[in-house]
Amino acid sequence: MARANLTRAVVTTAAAELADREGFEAITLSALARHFGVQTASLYSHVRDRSALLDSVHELALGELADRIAVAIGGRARRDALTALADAHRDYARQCPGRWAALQRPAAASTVRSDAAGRLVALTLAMLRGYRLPETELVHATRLLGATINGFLALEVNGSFGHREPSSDVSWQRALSALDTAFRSWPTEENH
Amino acid sequence: MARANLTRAVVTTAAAELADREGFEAITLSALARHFGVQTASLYSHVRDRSALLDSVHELALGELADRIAVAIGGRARRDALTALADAHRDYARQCPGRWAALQRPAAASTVRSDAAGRLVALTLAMLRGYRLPETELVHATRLLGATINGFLALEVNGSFGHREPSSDVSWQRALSALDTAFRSWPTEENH
DNA sequence: CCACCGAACCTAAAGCTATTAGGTTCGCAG
DNA sequence: CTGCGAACCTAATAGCTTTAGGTTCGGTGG
Repeated sequence: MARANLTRAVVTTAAAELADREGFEAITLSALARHFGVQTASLYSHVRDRSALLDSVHELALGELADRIAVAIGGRARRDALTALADAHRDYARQCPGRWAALQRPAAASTVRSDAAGRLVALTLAMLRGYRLPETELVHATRLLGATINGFLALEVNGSFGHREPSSDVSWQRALSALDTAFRSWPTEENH
Repeated sequence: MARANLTRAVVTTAAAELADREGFEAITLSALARHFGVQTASLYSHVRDRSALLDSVHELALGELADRIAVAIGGRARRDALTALADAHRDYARQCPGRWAALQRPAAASTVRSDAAGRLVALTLAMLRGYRLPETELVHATRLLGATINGFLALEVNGSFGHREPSSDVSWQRALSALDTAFRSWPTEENH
């Protein structure tokens, strides 16, 4: 049997594909070993343990998402940029549900310091700066944005909207409108 | 050894306590069996399988949350009621993190039809009706509300806010303000 | 009073999974 | 062409879920 010549990156990618195909919980060293035609224990040469592998998928997804967002918000501002950023998140969650699920677990310390995380934060801040919020409010706006987008997608992905009428697309539009309004009329520190 | 005289309810409660203490993933038939001084296989008399047990915890949590919300929003309206409902969610997530985590997984079909789920929906709608939205918009408002609350708490619980300054309490206030504004000035179907 | 019946519990076993320890082989640099 | 490191292997431990089938307890009807 020819050697598979695995690397950490190859294993991570395969794990991501497996997750997209069969769900995040399906990421298993056994399944990956089967996929590569290799013994399970061999994977430990490339990956510290299962948890570290999941962290790798997390970071991979973070980078891919940042790439998509960078493309999406280019040349846009305000509501257009907000919509582009949010839709990039939503498209990613739909097209790569397993990778997206990896983003829901707490980020590893190394991931927080990663290039991918930095880019995502920078892009989000760039979008928000179009709304000219007070500098001290940017962090609150970022948190609201992340909460709304991730919260909506989490409910949508796990079927809480139940494929029921009206379509969740309309709800999504309403959510984006609400965010746009919130950012446009953000309260100053005096008036609460 | 005296019999434990288990029931489905007793096992579910123990599972919930275990989850609050050691995390949702720690809900294990083995651990529960140890806790009751019983063989693992014996639990299968009371619970179809692990997945059904997690569904039971989900429904338990749903009922407890509905109880808290009912008390919290009594006699309040508009922003007061919104704040009470949201804070009830947040307090629950903090005091019972394991039970709250159980709510993040997709609801079982039987749970969707449960009394607890019905009460929670009714309470949420009652709160929203204070804002006098068009009837057809209630579902969108409900989705936005759920997305924002759950999304915020998910980020808060898994440490995405990093215990960093400024405190997430302020961000929470901003989020509630944004929701209140959104509900007060909800777009009609004409103006988008 | 007692036989019995169902619920509560048990033992045994199979089949996953992660993880560690230590040994083998391949390919390339010196 | 030697040797070294990376890639891979075998073997073993340990924990989890689930199924199959057997045992015992406590209350209920005869």
